[in-house]
Amino acid sequence: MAQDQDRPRKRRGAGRVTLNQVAREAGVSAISVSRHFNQPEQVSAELRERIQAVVERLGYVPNLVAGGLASARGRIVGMVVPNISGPIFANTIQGFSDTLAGHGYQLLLASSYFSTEQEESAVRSFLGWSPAALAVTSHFHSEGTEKLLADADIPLVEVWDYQPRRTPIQVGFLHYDVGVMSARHLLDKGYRRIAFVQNSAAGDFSALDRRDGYADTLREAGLEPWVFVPSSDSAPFEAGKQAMQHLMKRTPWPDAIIFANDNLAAGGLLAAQRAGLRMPEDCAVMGFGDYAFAELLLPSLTTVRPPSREIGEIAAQRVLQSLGALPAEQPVQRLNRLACKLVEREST
Amino acid sequence: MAQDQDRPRKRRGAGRVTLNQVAREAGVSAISVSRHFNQPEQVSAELRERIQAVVERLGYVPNLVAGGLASARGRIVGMVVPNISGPIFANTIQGFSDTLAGHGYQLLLASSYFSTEQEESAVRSFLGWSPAALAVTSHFHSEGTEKLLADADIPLVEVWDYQPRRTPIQVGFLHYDVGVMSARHLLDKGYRRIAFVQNSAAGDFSALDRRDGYADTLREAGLEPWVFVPSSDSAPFEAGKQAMQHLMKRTPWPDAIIFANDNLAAGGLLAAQRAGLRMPEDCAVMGFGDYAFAELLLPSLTTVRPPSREIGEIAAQRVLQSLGALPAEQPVQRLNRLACKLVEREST
DNA sequence: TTGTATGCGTTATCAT
DNA sequence: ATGATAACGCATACAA
Repeated sequence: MAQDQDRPRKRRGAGRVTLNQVAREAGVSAISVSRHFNQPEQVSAELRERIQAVVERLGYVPNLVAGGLASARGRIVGMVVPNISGPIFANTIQGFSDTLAGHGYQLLLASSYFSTEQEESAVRSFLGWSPAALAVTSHFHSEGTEKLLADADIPLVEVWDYQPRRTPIQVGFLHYDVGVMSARHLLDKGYRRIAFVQNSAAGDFSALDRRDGYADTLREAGLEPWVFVPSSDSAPFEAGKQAMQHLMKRTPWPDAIIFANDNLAAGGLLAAQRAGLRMPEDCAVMGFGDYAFAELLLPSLTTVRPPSREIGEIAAQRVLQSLGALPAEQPVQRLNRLACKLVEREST
Repeated sequence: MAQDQDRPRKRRGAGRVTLNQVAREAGVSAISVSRHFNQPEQVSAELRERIQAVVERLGYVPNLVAGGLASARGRIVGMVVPNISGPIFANTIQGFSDTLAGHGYQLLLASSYFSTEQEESAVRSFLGWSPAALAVTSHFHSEGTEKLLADADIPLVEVWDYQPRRTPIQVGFLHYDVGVMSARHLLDKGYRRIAFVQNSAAGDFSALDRRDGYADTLREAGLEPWVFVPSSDSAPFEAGKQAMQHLMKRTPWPDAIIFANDNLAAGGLLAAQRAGLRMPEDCAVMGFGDYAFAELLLPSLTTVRPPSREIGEIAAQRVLQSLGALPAEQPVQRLNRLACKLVEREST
């Protein structure tokens, strides 16, 4: 007890100001200082003022680690995405992070590079931090991940896809529908020999759903699907170029091509121009993603815009509702199917 | 003691498997299980095998929160950037995160939107997690932030800038030099009426350093700097367009323009083309950033490529070295000045 | 509205 | 190489 009156011995603690020191200085009990931060409405104005003064004078920063241990739930949320820097997920991360930060939650972030092992490893580490909730991308996980998540017993969100039959909260859209929408757009414009170019990145299963939507739509129209697969893991622009060169050598060549994403489409567009083709007269081109450059290309690129940022924001809202940090309408809405927008430009 | 033999009471703990349970099942002491994870070389092969079997059977996940509290340092590193989704910082975040993850550290991320208040708020929250280290962007901080960081007594990195006189580890480049490099490039090509277009985003102080480098270089060459400032906080493409329209009305108009970044440059390029100008014959254009679309524009855009990903990687390495998680050459290298690359394309 | 006693799950320290 | 014990700083449960 006598020792406790002194500055903490610097051997373990980093010598930081603690809640107890604040309490002593303010002449109140520790729990009152705790309440001052977590349930301020339960503390009288007078006490709060006294406490706040000491907090500022001492530069006290609450130790969230200790709080997390005591309460078994930290104000921290983990998110695993395939990558951070690509044009696809960045906005989702931003929306997720911003919405969380607005309510005092912090974001723990990791990327999987479309590898389920890396995802599992990230989820495992995250769980060690007792996160309040977890968000992962789509529904392709290893068994280990599924088990970890099932045992964790915290709110779980899957973003960028929409699988009503799965238990986690879903915030995304049906990639299959994007394929349908793209194919319909081209059919409506009168194109008939419509090809689809897959993604060169292995592991992008969502792109295969889009392909299936395209293929079914063509068959329904009495047309034969025509799928080109670039060599595995070639760089996006290159893969697009490769696809375009291959397809335009066929007789007859396609009169329209749907690329798995805008990067591939841009590569294809440039290759065609260098070969002296006029787009869209000689061949129409569509992408997916509405990356920043889509409107800057010549011709500007027709594409489908996913609700990237919105996905992140809504995912965060559902998390916050599950945690009671946000008013929830009855049970938290588990199925959140958002709309993609077809952005028609010059390339079709 | 008798209670402790049972499953933990579910009132507080989330009912997760604990280190003690593993220890009991394996017939060893708790500390041995702890060592199995943190200093495996200090545990005999026999014990490790026994422990590992139990860990897997029970699905034990170490509680990093408890560990963090006990050891006063969590394997977590905070990073604050102006934004996550922009083309600028995304690669730095990715490089930082990947390098850290490779050594068992997790990334806590927040964005400041160029606001020093938001940065301070993020730093404060991060510190509550006893991070092993912290990374912030450039050297423009509030006083509060400076104080928090100074008191924190953990490795601190400033990325995306290079200020030798500051105490934190610096990983970045001299924006002033980029301005010099850009201006020299244009002077060498024979351009003489060279204008500079500032960023429309307030708070981007680094862009002002680039402008200063440009201005000094022009003066040294006996030429007058010519700076255009777009209306504040207009969208990047719009700001570029606005600048181009304004500048090309002047007589004589500039024969070359340096834009504060590639977004502005793209907006300017498109506006000029719509006005029927031929680039670079009528006016050369340069940007900064080497965004993905730079090589896709027609004409493709000459620009300066910052070492974005490298900055993140080296920052992480310096952090890991400071923490002893990576072999360090003598004291950790505090000043890390990286090179930008001028990428010459068709627009100049 | 305020306070007291206790334990969260791990690691540092000291011992063997 | 392995173990016993005592923190780490806070929030829960209960009491006043």
